Amino acid sequence: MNLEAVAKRAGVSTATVSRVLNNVDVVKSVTRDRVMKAIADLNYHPNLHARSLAGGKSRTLGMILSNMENSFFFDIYRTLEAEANFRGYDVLVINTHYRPEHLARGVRLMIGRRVAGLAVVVSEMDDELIGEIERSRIPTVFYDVGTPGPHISNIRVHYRSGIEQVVNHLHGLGHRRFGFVGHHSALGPTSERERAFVETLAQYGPSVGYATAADEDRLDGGRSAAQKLLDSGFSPTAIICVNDLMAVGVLRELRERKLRVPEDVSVTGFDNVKLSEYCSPQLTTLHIPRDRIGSLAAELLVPTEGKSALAHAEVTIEPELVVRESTGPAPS
Amino acid sequence: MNLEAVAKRAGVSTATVSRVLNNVDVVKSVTRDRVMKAIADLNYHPNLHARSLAGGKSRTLGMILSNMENSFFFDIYRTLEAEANFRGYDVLVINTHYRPEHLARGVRLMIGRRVAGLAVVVSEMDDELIGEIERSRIPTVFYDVGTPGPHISNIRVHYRSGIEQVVNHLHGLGHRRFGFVGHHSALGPTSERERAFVETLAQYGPSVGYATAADEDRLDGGRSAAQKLLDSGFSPTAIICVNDLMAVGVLRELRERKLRVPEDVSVTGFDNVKLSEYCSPQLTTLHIPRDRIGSLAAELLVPTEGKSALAHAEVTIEPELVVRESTGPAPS
DNA sequence: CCTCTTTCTGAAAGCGATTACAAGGGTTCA
DNA sequence: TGAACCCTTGTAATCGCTTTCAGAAAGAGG
Repeated sequence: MNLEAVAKRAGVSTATVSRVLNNVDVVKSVTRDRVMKAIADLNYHPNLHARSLAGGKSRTLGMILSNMENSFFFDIYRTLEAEANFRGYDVLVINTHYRPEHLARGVRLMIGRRVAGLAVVVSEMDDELIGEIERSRIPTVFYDVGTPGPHISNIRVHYRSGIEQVVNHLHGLGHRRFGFVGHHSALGPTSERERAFVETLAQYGPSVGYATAADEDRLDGGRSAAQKLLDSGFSPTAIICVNDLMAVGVLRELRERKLRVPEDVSVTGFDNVKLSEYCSPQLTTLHIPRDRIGSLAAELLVPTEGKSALAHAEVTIEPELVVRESTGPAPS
Repeated sequence: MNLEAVAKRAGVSTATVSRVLNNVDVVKSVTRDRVMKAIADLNYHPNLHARSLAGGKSRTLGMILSNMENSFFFDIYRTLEAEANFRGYDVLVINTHYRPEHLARGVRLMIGRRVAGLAVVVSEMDDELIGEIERSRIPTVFYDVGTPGPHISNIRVHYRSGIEQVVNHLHGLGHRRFGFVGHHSALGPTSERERAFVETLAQYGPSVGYATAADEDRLDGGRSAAQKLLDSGFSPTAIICVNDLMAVGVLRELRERKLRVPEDVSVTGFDNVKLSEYCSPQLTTLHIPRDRIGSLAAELLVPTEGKSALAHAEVTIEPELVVRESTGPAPS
């Protein structure tokens, strides 16, 4: 079932059918109708591979993210997709599940598909792969990783500032023993968050102590990280989590242990995902404007009228502390 | 950057490069090395469009789902993808956000990409579109919608049974005034769930009453549906939700109104998503084996050694009641 | 009725791979 | 030494579409 079959049935050439399909408006309307009828009759669907091969362009954006289960990523994807659709593009998502081999596969898939632009929102990323993307010349937006380059834009979050806000908030409430719950991710932002955490605490001198634990970026992971933390003997009065999803996992573990939040232990999240308002108690967290990130990415990737896809830009986003129910004065 | 460039640099023909890329093992190893080097030097990535055009096959599965934000869908996707990868396929996801136009676009995209198989897990679906898929000859698995056909398989959930279990459970606890929270979805399973709900209640005679409310399939939607329900004057002692996500939204609204769950109001979910264990109180819900659905779909779609993709099969899944904390005796 | 534009349509050359078929170069063996 | 093979590599057709360029059809004007 191809163009030729349609052409034959409509009694025209393949060129004309192609023009009809692409809304090139030079086709006489009677011819167009005939072609449309043939298309419908044959239940014809153009082969998109052939199309983008012949056309050379793809009107498809790629997006690679770590974990669609965490609505932080989903929210970015959602707005990116909406913006892309609005501009006549569609988007291809790939989930790495934080696995480097999936990331590499994903990148190659995207390059192989010759996407018109690529958004990479992952926490694991080695330099070799960044180089590969860079050499592919595909306009790319990295979130939180990667170095700026000719076709590359960067959107970063000022984590340190976020962590400082949350630590200051808690320290002000009298907390001195902190726990940090992160997820596995050898390098990059997570450890940056952890580093920021450790260094910020250091400013308060020896009177404050801390412990850390890591697990997978899931509800279960948050829970089991909390278990490790609490079973370690060190008993924190405040637990700072790398994101809201894991924080909700932590909340559950505390509930099971009959530890009250925030009376016995304070808990904080990061991202300000919807769930953080729906859990009980509602999470104190840091707001990251995911819709802004998504639409920014779309803007950078899709050539707006006239100008081609924006070369490189760098944007840094400042997290905002949102205080809710999960933090309170340290127990005396 | 194409095969020819690589071929030239390696001093061989495009055929040989292609053979190297496809692991056809007739290539002499010294030649292979030369080619590999050229590939690396040039940062060459094969054009997948050209490849699948020439090859005729695609080793890509498509999946269309309503709402990736609801982890019910995500969980199915996750296992489908894992199984597909295992078999050497990758999967393309499309999110319809419950919008018929997105569904239609998605279906056409999948057909246009000539996916090797298609899994459709959505609650909105008109017959015309089903026909379109059917005529495309692409092996397809529908979840909960669609009629069996030559290339079509169906996986269904026995909703009525699920609803009956939950209603019986609640009725046994003394509840007589029920609320039902669903999401918008003109036809299909949702309304089937609602119908099942209404008809099941009818069996108990006039002593039981009910009201329904619908909103979007999100935490917010659950909350605002609960608002409508509670503001309507009818005050249910039990609220049955179409799924866990919305149920968590309902829990929040009840909490805001200082209604205790389950002392004042009982709440149930559907799906037994991870979140249902992590919210407070933990949800009584119906378990749907999403991993089984995902791997079943993969099995049906990917031609296993020898046999081609399974023609048509029909599987019905029985939900299982999981009683947790959110249901209890009706207030007296 | 004929010529000149203006529209519309068709023929054919790619796009970048795969793959059937053919051919070249070594070995082996009589 | 030459025939018969095997192993490797190359040639060229093909996949289904887009697009340029040129030619046919249709109006316009005299």
